[in-house]
Amino acid sequence: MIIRLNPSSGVPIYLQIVEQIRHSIEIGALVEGDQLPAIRTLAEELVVSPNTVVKAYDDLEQQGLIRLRHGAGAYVEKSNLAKSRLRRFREASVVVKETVRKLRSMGLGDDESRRLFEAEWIEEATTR
Amino acid sequence: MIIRLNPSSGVPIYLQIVEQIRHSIEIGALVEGDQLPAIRTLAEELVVSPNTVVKAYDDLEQQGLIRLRHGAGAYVEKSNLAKSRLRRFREASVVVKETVRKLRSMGLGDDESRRLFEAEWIEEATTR
DNA sequence: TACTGTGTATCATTACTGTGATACACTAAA
DNA sequence: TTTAGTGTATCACAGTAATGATACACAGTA
Repeated sequence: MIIRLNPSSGVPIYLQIVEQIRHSIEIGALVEGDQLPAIRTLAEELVVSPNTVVKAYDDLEQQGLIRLRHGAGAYVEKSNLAKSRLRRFREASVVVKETVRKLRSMGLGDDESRRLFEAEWIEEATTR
Repeated sequence: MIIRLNPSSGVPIYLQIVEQIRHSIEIGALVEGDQLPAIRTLAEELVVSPNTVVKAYDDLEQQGLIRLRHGAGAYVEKSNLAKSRLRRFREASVVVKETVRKLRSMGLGDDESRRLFEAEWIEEATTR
């Protein structure tokens, strides 16, 4: 389980954890039955308070993505995503990977790229 | 000045304002001398407290992007970005636009796409 | 049974975000 | 000079995020 926090993004830590685990499930890197890192373990890895990880896990359970078993650990629940959808996610991942590479070769930093995307989503949203 | 807030992103409102204005300057949509909306006006438009806009404007001034003139308004400062860089931003914008369109045609939502990008940036960061 | 690893619960504390209200100070134009 | 539009400065308040510490409860295994 590789999670990386971006302290400068302004996004709360617990949300970053939620989104990255959610993403791992969406692309099929985590499947039903997989055990997540123990709360204290992950907290230590990320150099973060255990309470913060608890909040993230609670959130994920609320979304029905994982299941917390008292004393036994946290486990990934059965995904309600169709296989075709998983496949599409992986295809999309390739597209994204290529775009990021291209942007970087153009000399753009991650923050600048991020703003470009955010702006584009806003554009589309207002146009639709 | 079109600013759109995303309440579900977890990013503080004042930061969203900062980033979107910064982006407008980066792509040349706002240039030196342009007047920004008045604090109260923008606050009203976004249905947000004036204090929040003040915080955003202060932040932008701190970054040297705008200049607050007491009683007279807020104005865009001279950009320290080379023209070639501005051009690259616009080229990049096209790339991004196309990618977003493609992702949407694949049936991905904005949140899902956002997670894909975030994940990709993290990948690259750990690989580099 | 005892031990270890795990989730659960609570508390106090600090910092940040955002609101709402109020008053003051400066600028530019009528 | 007056007025309307603007930035500046404070307060008090509520909600959330995050920390650090402590204790308890359950599960699985030796």
